Amino acid sequence: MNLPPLVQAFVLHFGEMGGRWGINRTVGQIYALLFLADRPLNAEDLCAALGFSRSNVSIGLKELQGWRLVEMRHQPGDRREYFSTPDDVWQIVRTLVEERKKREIDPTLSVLRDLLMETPQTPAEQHAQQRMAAMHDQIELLTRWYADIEKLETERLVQLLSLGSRVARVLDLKDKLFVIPGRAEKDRKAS
Amino acid sequence: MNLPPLVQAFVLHFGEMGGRWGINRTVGQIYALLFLADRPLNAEDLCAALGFSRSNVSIGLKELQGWRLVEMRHQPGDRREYFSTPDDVWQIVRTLVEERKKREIDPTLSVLRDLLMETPQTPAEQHAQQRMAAMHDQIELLTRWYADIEKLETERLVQLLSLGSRVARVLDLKDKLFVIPGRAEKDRKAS
DNA sequence: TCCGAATTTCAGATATTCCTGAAAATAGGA
DNA sequence: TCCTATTTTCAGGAATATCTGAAATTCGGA
Repeated sequence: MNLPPLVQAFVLHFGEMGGRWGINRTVGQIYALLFLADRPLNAEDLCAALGFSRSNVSIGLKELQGWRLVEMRHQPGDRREYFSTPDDVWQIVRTLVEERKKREIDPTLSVLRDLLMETPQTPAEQHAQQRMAAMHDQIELLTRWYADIEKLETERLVQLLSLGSRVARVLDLKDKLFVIPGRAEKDRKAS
Repeated sequence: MNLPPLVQAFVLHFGEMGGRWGINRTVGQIYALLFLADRPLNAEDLCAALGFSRSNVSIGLKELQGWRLVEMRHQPGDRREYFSTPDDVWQIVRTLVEERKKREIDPTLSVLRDLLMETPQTPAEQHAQQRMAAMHDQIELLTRWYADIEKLETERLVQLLSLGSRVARVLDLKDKLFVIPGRAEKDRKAS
């Protein structure tokens, strides 16, 4: 590996973290290098830069394409495939969340739905099903929330994130503006 | 494995998903069983129910304790250790997010901070550092947002999640109530 | 159509993770 | 203190994942 020190440090770190992130060292390093590169790279570039075999790089790139984390292009007059990551880091996060949801959450949601259709035969099963219902409802709420938030333009999203928990004050504001009789007092007690 | 059908299906699913979630089959199944159980279980219970060796269960429980996903208790007049998961699914999610952040994000944030202190020596390094800055700033924004949101009481959090992107209207509302001259018109155009 | 550069596939070598049974360590009660 | 039920550690076997080099395949251009 013969890379500028800054790049090398980042690439090595991503390689090490790969394991924790559910990708392997190769895939982590390839992604890191593409993320930092100021131009699209081809497979040969990656082999040379990272010291992996050609086949390893090929498989790694396939996996990254499976995650939709890299884009493939062709350069005019060059048959080789060139790869790059999106410039927009928010686009990257959106993709990452979608893919992780698809792989790590959706299958469980599907199983939960199936099992909640069953009729429990014993008190133990009944309790188990209640726990599943709690998990199911929570995942639904969280994924609905994300599906909704995800539609916002990036600029607006950043605004909202910057507000943090201060958005919660809106709830107070709303309560004060549109007072529901009999509810206001309860809320006041609670806070 | 001799469990009620509903419980068994859930446990097996968690075992299979374990790999994707960064835990292994054993750990996934142990967690699933504890989550569904209507009483704390001891290691022997888990061995019998899941068919794993005693040592495997011991290691699995240690790992789950490392994730702070299971609680250990003692029952009066019984020397054995009993394990359970919190009843509150929101507490579980909070723990999960904290731990994943600690393992999967914080180390990268730390590396990014270090590398952003360096002075780039070439145009390529300068570009790489800009990419790192973008990633750093985004992670900071997201983690700050979560650290802030995390403080909300669960009830309030659920309220906020239920609102979804409708909270964004607050930004409009705020703009309308507290008009910043020269800004209002720009916003109106944008929407 | 054919050529050859580029990519993919695949068998097998290497490394890592997972799991068990046996032995060692720990800790509550006599 | 000692006894023993319980937990933990650990060496090594089994299973899985990673990586390579060589062979097969693909595909754009002559």
